[in-house]
Amino acid sequence: MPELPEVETLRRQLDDALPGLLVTDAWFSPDTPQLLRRQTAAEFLDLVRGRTITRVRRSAKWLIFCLGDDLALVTHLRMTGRVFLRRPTDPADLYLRAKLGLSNGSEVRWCDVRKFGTWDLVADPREVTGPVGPEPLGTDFSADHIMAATRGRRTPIKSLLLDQRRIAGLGNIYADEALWDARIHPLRPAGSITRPEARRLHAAIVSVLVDSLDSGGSSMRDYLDTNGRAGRFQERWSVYKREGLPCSRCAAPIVKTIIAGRGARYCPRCQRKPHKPPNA
DNA sequence: CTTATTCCCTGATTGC
DNA sequence: TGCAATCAGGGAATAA
Repeated sequence: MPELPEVETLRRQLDDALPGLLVTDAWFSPDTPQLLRRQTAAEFLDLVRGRTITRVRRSAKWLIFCLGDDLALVTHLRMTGRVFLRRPTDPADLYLRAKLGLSNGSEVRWCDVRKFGTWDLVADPREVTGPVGPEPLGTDFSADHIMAATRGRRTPIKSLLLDQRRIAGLGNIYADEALWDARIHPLRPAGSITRPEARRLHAAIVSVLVDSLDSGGSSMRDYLDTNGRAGRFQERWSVYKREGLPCSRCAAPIVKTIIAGRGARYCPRCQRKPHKPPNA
């Protein structure tokens, strides 16, 4: 699933290639009417044709194509979305759902097996993203922020890490990996996280995201970069998709449980269970 | 405001 | 071996 490192890898590649180019064409597959949510295909084309891509930004897992200061294409890959930079003569890509033609003859291809991805053309990206928490690799993310964001909350820390309003960009893979690194059980009530634990969690989140970015992200089944290349961080997962395999710290078998409808993997020895008060 | 659940979608995996 | 049921999890919508 594309999470922060994967979307940021795409953003960097797109921001290297696209600024200064004009949008010359747009095409949408009729089998994915839910992709473009705020316009018809014809309205979209009228609004973007001839506009210049000024930069490509990211907020949480949203990938944002800026078309000047007053218009932005805000996209989300959800689970199986892919963005490729191709030439029209390149071989076809599977599950192509939309295309943008560009003034240098290249094209942006949007592919998505499961059709969960979205495009929204708006003046201000926040109309689409809503409130988004601090970027974990930005300057306003800290152990203090984790303490403030968790106080008084009884939801499991794993669920809080997935809440984009609290911290931006984490998904199931990196939330599990960061909690393992910090030796915190995913079911721990968020409000019970201590300051030393918040420091460990802060360091773990930054570390796992930086390491994944350095590896070009994680490719399990669907993620590829704009050139169609896979990332390599899946080779370094400590818990994700490793249930039954030995923990690299203590050799205990990694276990999987369900938290808030999502799989959660952890080491039952390194990440101790929430404290249960004695009855009565 | 909070937290939990269901839904969307389809290929891969699991179970019988 | 086949075929149906289950799984995967982004965020939106809904419920309480």
